Amino acid sequence: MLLKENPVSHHDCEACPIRHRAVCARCDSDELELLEEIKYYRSFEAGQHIIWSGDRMDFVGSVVSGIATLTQTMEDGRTQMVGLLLPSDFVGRPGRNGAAYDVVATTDLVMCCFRKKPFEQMMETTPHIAQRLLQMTLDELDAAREWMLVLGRKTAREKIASLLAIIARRNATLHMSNASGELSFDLPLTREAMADYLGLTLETVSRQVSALKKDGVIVLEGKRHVIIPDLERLLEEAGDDSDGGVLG
Amino acid sequence: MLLKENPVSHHDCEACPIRHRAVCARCDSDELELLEEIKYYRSFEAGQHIIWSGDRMDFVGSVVSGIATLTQTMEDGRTQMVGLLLPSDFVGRPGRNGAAYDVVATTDLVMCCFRKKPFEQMMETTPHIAQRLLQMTLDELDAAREWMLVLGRKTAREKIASLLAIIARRNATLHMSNASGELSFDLPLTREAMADYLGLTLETVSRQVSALKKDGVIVLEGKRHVIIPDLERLLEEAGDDSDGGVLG
DNA sequence: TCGCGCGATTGATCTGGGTCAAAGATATGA
DNA sequence: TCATATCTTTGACCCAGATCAATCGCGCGA
Repeated sequence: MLLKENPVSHHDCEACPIRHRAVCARCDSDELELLEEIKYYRSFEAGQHIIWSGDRMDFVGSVVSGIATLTQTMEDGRTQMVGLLLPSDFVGRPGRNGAAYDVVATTDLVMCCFRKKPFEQMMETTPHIAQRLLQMTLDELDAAREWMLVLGRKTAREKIASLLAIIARRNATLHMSNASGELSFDLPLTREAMADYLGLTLETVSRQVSALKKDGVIVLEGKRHVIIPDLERLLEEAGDDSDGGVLG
Repeated sequence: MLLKENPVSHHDCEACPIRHRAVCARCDSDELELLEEIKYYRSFEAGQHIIWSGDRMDFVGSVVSGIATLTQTMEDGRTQMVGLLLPSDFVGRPGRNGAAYDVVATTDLVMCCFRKKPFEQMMETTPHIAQRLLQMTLDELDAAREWMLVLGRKTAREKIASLLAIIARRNATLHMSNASGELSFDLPLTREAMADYLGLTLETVSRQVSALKKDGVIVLEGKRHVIIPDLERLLEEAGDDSDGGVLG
């Protein structure tokens, strides 16, 4: 509704900031040319609904910049966030017409959209796209399962610490900074959004954030800027294995 | 350890009970022949660990018969089930060497395993496999996200009803029975396993099952056989949209 | 047939986080 | 500058589900 065409509509894929992380990561220049023909950019303002659950979807796409949330809502209003979309994350599901979740921009956001039909055809003919999408989907499945542990078994304090750790880590990889020592980032979520992510109330989120601050696990500059003096400490609070070692 | 070679080791793929639902669903007969060369069957007894989290994986595969659970465990012993594997479900992750979760057989179980390396090579050359796997992974991601809503926002009673509804539904599609009217099935999980799935204690599970029984939402024959006199009623108790309508 | 063991049930009590309510910060715009 | 709105914090109290503790009941092997 309030969408506006983006000034960089004909941005060159080769120069795209998410070129090597998005669904197109494995494509060669020929394949990129085909993609350019079916792509277009859309911009959204903070707070705007990008997709309504149940809506017919005529596009899929990638987040280029900004942050969005994927949420599910029950009839009585209880809502649960089921995904956090950062730059390079994929939106939409090939092979399905209806959207299953609400997608809401939490910051100003730019999406690189592909018309759904031709994108699905390309998936059949261009293995690089399906392969990359499979990889990304498997990663998301892992993230979702990690989140199930958080939701099902962690205490409120551990939940908050887990969320901060995840955001810190994703920010770190996004900005290529060193993942140890002091980290800091702007919290892209309100207390309410954090509560929806964690299966808590916003009051409990506020209390536990204050507690972590009081205990020196985090430092706040204003309400939104978070400094992590010691990542190890935060991970301990999150109840995560201290050695974040993963095989393979 | 206790594994034994299955008598039907050289079972014909064409006659396989999960032929049209598993990762090989889209393969044609030529492709099946290639798969036959890298496949082998393994049997497990109820209670046996199939995979330990952190183990090196040298195979991937499909559940042919029986039921297994995918669980995550914290150092202090808290565990959360993150997946329920029914016949035709895929096990393992191509492109990763270490297992991320424990996989445990809850009933006697038969798996159709593929040696990992050649399977990965086939994925590169045989789009039908990667395409089917993508489809299945997207379905699992949806299931995981639905589960996040259950874990994060539903009450104990709703959680139990949700679990029963999911098992009833999966059983119904598996056995091609009509999905309405009276349903019944054998609960493949102990109260403790149900608790691990739902983020509850086994006592709470027991109490809520008793409550649903007292209220006539379910009927129990023995401890494990469940009869659902009215699926609509159960779905209401689960807090699900009464019309299970999904677009596309 | 008995006794053992595991899973399930049931009861009593406790508590983490929810609920309700009231202020306190910031930002925005007239 | 003040009024309004949104987000956040903090306090008091409550309750759903956890915890601790018996007990039950059924299947199985000796």
